[in-house]
Amino acid sequence: MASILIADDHELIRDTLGAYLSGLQDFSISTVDSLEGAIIKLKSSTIFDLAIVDYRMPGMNGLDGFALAMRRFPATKFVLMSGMASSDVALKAMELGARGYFPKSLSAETMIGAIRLVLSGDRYYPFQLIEETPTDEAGNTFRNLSERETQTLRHLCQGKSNKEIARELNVQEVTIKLHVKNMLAKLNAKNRTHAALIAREDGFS
Amino acid sequence: MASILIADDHELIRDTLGAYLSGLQDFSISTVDSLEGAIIKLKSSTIFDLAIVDYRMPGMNGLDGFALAMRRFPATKFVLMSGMASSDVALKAMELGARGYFPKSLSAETMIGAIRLVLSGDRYYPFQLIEETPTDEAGNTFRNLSERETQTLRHLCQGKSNKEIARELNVQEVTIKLHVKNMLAKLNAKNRTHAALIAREDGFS
DNA sequence: TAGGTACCTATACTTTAGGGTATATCAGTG
DNA sequence: CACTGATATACCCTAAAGTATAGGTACCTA
Repeated sequence: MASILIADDHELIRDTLGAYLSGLQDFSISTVDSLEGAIIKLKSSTIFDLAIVDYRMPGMNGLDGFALAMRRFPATKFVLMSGMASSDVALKAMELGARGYFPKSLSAETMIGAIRLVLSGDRYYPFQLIEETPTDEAGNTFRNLSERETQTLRHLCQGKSNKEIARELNVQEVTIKLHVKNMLAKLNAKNRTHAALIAREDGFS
Repeated sequence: MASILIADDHELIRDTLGAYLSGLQDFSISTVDSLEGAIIKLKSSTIFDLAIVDYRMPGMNGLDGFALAMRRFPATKFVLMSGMASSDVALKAMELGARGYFPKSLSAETMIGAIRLVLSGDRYYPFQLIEETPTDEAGNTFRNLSERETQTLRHLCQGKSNKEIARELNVQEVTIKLHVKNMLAKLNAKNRTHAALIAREDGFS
């Protein structure tokens, strides 16, 4: 019999998720509506195996409250739950020691599997977030680049010389030099190495 | 009732895993000892929900056989199982469309969770492989570097020129050129940009 | 139709990068 | 002591990178 604490300020979610979990599996469920409430519950006599904590909730203050609670109750496995699947917050939470990240887009069945996984000692991280295309933010930095400049940068990121790039794009080397120069200006890079580093950093191709 | 096919050339694993799964959950289990055997089974009347396929097995030929089987039987969810948890093969398999990767180091309980996850439509990828520290291999590549070469590389990874690096290390530019040249050879890099990319790739600070 | 933008090429030039060879000091080691 | 490896410098040279300026095509839009 695993005891689970659900902390979410939306009553609907608290109730439905709680009812679903306690009905289907051998789970003992408690629910609270804030981080403070969670801490009070966790301090009580019951030792919770798992705490499912919503990201946007009174007292959380970003991930600070979450990290605090984790440090304070190391015997309980903490999972962060969130409405939007943002890999940024998710990864940070995992680095802080969360045992899992549940986007609310998970199906109920999948969540059961994920909960079992976490209770067994493993960690759960949605695979979609691993291969997430960073086109969103990358686009902001790189969308100023023209088509040719983008291609040039792509080759640059393989450590190729201007001559090699020129051959592959079927233009003269001088043309590539021009593209490189303009690209450096747009990326605020000091030189080609710097540009390649910036590109990699921001998840360019 | 989910039907699962286990393909592994080790009889022990086949039998114990099969018995464990069929005993604990509402699973119908079939086992085979090769990829050929798996394909014959999959062609039969039964539609398998899940196929757990060992990486090292007759007919696999790396991931080729696995990819082939997946393309041929799109209705079945394929999971790759392997003795060693190599993130390289694992990621490639996932990119090819595998629904999960099971290192044999998984606990039985965890595997149940993972199987449920996959059957529910999600994908399973061990979290350890995500944050795998590349320090092991990185050390192998970079420990050949001398102290000065290491420092040079560190500055290189900030896109600095030889002249700048020389100033910061209080030596002549020619000396830095020497370090860069030797370093390129040790890292098998074509040029400084390539070296910086390699260093970043392998987690060199 | 004029102006803007991306693209390609050319010439000319300066700076940076990279390779080769040689020399010298210093520390640790068989 | 002689050998080795790391460090440092020098000189020489070629190749690659980067800057500047200019001229041309094409396409799109106000």
